[in-house]
Formats: sequence, structure tokens, C-alpha cells
Amino acid sequence: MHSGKLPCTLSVFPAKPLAAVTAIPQFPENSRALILEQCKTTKDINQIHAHLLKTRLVLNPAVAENLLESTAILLPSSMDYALSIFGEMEEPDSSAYNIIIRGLTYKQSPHEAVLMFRKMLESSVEPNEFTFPSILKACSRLRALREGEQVHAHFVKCGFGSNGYVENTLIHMYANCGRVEVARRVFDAMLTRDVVAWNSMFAGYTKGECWGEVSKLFCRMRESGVCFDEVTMISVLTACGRLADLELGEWISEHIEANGLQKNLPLMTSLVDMYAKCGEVDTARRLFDQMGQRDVVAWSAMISGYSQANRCREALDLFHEMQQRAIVEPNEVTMVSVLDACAVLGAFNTGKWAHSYIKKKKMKLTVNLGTALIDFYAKCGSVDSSIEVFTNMDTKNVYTWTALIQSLASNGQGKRALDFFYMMRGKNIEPNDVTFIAALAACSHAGLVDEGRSLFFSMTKDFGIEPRIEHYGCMVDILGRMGLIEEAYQFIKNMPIQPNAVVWRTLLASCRVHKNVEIGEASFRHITILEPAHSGDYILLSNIYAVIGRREDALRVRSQMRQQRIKKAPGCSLIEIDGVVHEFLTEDDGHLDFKEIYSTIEDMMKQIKSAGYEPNPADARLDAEEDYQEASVSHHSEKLAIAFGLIRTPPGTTIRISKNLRVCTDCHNATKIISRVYNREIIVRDRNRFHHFKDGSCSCNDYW
DNA sequence: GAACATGTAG
Repeated sequence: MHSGKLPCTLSVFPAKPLAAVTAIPQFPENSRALILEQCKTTKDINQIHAHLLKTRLVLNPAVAENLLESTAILLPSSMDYALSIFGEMEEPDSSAYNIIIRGLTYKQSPHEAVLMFRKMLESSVEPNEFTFPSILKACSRLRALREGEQVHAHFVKCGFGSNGYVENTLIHMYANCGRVEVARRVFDAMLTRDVVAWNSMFAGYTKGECWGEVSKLFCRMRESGVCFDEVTMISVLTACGRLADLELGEWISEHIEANGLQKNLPLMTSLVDMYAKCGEVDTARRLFDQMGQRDVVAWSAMISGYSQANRCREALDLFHEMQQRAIVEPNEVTMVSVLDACAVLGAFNTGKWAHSYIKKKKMKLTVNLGTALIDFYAKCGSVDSSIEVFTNMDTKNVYTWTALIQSLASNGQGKRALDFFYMMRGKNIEPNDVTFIAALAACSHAGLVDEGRSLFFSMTKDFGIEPRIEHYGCMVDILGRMGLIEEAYQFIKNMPIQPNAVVWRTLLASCRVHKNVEIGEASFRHITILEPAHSGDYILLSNIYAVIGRREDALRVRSQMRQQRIKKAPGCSLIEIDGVVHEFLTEDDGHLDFKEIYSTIEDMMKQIKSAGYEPNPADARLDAEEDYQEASVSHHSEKLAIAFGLIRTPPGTTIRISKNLRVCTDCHNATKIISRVYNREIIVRDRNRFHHFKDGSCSCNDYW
């Protein structure tokens, strides 16, 4: 739009240079606004600057400041120019410093803003009430608490008293530096609080993830009679999502509708996010579809809504739609949700595509994005890629390290996982409760009992982390896997917190592997006291009897299970073939009898034959009989998924199957056979663990 | 001169 020519309003300047004038020329009153409004490019500023130099108008402080403000604040990326003008000023006053500090804070570097503030004090130029919001904002951005406190003290010392702007920025600074309680003290001490003061405090609590405090403060705000605005609602809706407080969320939703605020994009995005996080994903989608305008944040909110609700296919569908429309470009945040969906689905090729897209678009490898990539590769069994991403990351936090430790632990590299755990400690990164779950899982996979015990004690002693039920569960797993069944049993009995069914189930599974009937029976009893036993619990108990030759008992447990009509959660398998994820759901409900299992495997082999492959009948028979003896319940779908996967892919292909339920014994056996018969490497994901099948055997043999 | 929406590990 702008022609680049000098704007006609410049006629306010004299037509000729005033070389003969000795006094500093006066500047017309209204010209300040005129310059500010008209300058749109650095070239404009250049021309005006030249004119001001020629006319000596630049010697007028008001003119110079005007020029400075135009350069430092209004134009993008012209701070260097502003700094050169500032450098030419003989005695810059508070206003000139304020402009430069503000420009540096927002446009160039908050660090330089702090240095400039120091220079201001050294030059004995007194800061005024306009200086403090900018410099505090700079401290806030730098998370420089000490400097922020010094500025706060200086403000008090200057005797400005109560100033809303400064106090609001103080709240922001303290909360951003992790001192939300100090922020609250500033808030409580305020004489008058306008809506921005309340909003600053909400933002502070949001920053500190104190969602309950947001909700409580909103109640107080309504009691206080201060009217809330759109910004308030955005903070409160965010908190409602985290607290799953649908009631308050809907109350705000009605308020938005009643006041016709549906045009506010950030507000509507918060509303979509709130509904999705409260489990009302379809309501969120309806609102999303109704939005007249949708930016990358809105799209990302909806995609993550699906992803977090475990509706990963819809997450990827929506991402695809976003790509097709090509109006809004995805950003780092969008890609985090996309990768999360790929990880859950085991969509390896789609995720790899996402990674190359990130590289192609030169997206920043943020901590979150890097961590999501590590997790994605880990869940698809590609540990080397996890490590590669980790190595290429500039900044890593406790999430990043934990994701990598978990990646190695769940992919059978327990010792290496622990190496990284100790490396992390060497880098002075504090492990948290989740890190210890990953580290203990590593011990369990590597069979490191002593290491596990010492980690468990060090967690409380050295890091002050109280073990939760998950940590106790890990310890039971470590002891149980190594056959220390009695010790694991005593460990559970001595737990200071009530063991849950998961802990007992872990012990039961160990009893199955190590053929311990007594403790196995006791574990089963404990499970049934705590909750109705799962089909898997009956099968574990039945299998314990079967392996020690108590066939009658094995069948008795089986028939008990049938009598009690134990509901089995439907098995769900996802298999990725040529980049397309296929989903298979089991129809069976645990009522299968052994004949059915037998025929299922036969059916599968028939299918394979009909596709032109010639299976070895001995393999199928052997497997079916083993199943019969062990009396396992079938997951048809997995076997068929594997079979179909094999049929459609050329020999030598690596097939990835991800499951969100446990892989059952006969699926495992069938996969072993297929890997041998058809010479395929097959990777099966079972929640967080991987099973690599090759040449008829599996790399992860425990529990089978 | 102050406040606001999407995202990471179990």
C-alpha cells in the first residue's frame, strides 16, 4: 500500500534548510503524531532523519525522542537504527531511556534492556513510573528473579507508591520466575485492583499450573464485583480444562454466547480446548467447525484434543484436512500432537514423514517437539532414532531425559538406560518421580536387582521423592522377574501404602513364570478382594496350574471364569502397512473354548495358504496344541492382522504392530511361527514394551 | 507503560 515516497504530511517541515537560524527550531505541536503515523518503513525514517539533521530540528529533544520512538517501537527490526540515534543524543533523559529499554525488551533482547537500565542508573538519570513496567518485563522474560527483586526494591525506594501498571508487571515477573506466592502477596497488597490486576494474577497461577487457585480466585473476583472480561475467561477456561470442571466451563460458555463474544479467536480456542479436555471432544469439534476464523492455535487445540482423548485417527484426519486446505501452516506445537497420535497408533511411516516435514520446514526442535519425537521413535521400537534426536537437541529437560531412559528401558536396553540416568545426574538435572519409574523399569528389564533396590532407596533419601504405588509396583516386578517371589511377597506386605490390584497382578505374573503356586493363589485372592478379577488373571492362575501339571485345577479356573461371565476388554490391534494404519478389534468376549482357538489358528493358516503361501503344517499344529495345553484365550484379530500384513507385504519387510492391550500368549506364539516360516522381522508393540520376532524366536522372552 | 488461547516423559 505504501508508495515509499515521502508522505504529503511532511509539508509541516519548512521547505528550506534553516542554516542561518541559531536557536533550536520549534516543532509544531501536532507533528509528533503525524510522524508516528506516517512512518512505515526504515526508508521513511531515513528521509525524515536526514531532513531533521539538515534543518537542525533534531537538536530539539522532543523531536529526537519522537524520531526515536518511531524507530524503536513502531517499526519492526529497526532497533540498531534506534540505538544509533540514541547514541547521538548528548544527554538522553528518562523518556529516551524508556523508549530504548522498551524497544530492547520487546524487539531485540531483554538482556540488553537490563544493561541499558543499569547504564541509565549509572548516568544518574532517574527512572520514572514508565520505566518500571518495561524493565520488569525484561527481567520476567529473562527469568532473572534477582534483578527483578532489585528493580522492585528500587521502585519502592523511589517512593512512587501504588501504581497499577507496575504492580501488574511485578505480579507477572514473580509468577514467571516461579515465585507465584510472592506474586500473590503483591496482588493482595494492592489498594485498588482493576480487571488487569486480576488477569495478571490468573496468568500467574496459569504459569505455575495452579489450576485450583485460578478457579478459587475467579469465585472471589465475582464476589468482589469487578467485571471480568475476555482475557479473564481465557485463563479460567484453561483452568477448567485442566481441572475437568465442565460445570464452570459451561457457565462461561453460556456467558460467551449471551454476550455475543463468538468472534474472539483466542476465547473460542480456549473454549474448544476446555471441552476437549473435559472429555466432550464432539462438542469441541462442533464449536471448532462453527468458528468463522481458525488460526494455527485453533487447529492445534482441536488436533491435540483428539490426540489426548485417544482418538488418534481423528487427530491425524484433522491434520490431513489442515494440510489439504493449506491456509494455515502447522507449527511445532501442531507437530507434537501429530507425533503423539502416530506414537499411540504405531504409525511409523506417518511419524517419519512428520519428522522429515519438520526438517523441511526448518521448524525449531523445541524441547517439547524433541521429546515428542524421542517418544514417538521409542514407541515404534526405533531406539537408534530416539538417541539421534536426543543428541541433536540443544535444550533438554527432565521430560527429554525421562523419555530417552524409558525408550531404552522399554526396548530391552536396560543397562544403557541406566547409563543415561547417571549421565543425567552428572548434568545436574533433577530426576523426578516419573524418571524413577523409567529407571526402575530399566532395572527390571536388565535384571538388575541390587541396582533397583539402591535406586528405590536413593529416591527418597537423596531426592526427597516419596515412592508412589507405581514405584512399589516396579520393585515387585524387579524382584518377581528374577524369581525372588518370596521377597516380592514380603515387600508387598510391608508396603506403607495399600497395594492395589496392579501390584498383585505383577506378582501373579511372576508366579506364572517361576511356577509358584502358593503365592500365585494368594496374589489371585488379593486381586479378587480389591476388584473383580480380569480374564487375564484367571488365565495366569490357570496357566500356573497347567505348567506344574495340575490340569484339573487349570480347567476348574477356566470354567469359573466362564461361569462368572468375566468380561474381557476387547483386544485392539493396529497394523501399519505401506503407511496406512489398519485397526482390528476382537469380537470375542473370553467365552472361547479351546476348539475355537484351534480352529482360529487353522483358519489363519488357510488364509495364508489361499494367498499363495505354503505354511508348514507342523508349525500350526504344534502351536495349536501348545495353546490347547496352556488353555489360552485367543485374540483372533492380532493373528489375522499379522497374517494379512504378511500377505500384503513383500518378504524382508519389517511389520510393525502396535497394541494398546497386552499381547496374548497365542498371538506371541503365532508371530514366532510366522517370523520363521515367512522369514520376516516383526516388531510387536505391547503397551510400552517391544517384542522383536526373528527366525522363530522373540527377543523378549520373559512372561511368555 | 500492564493481562489472554494449542504442545513433551509413566
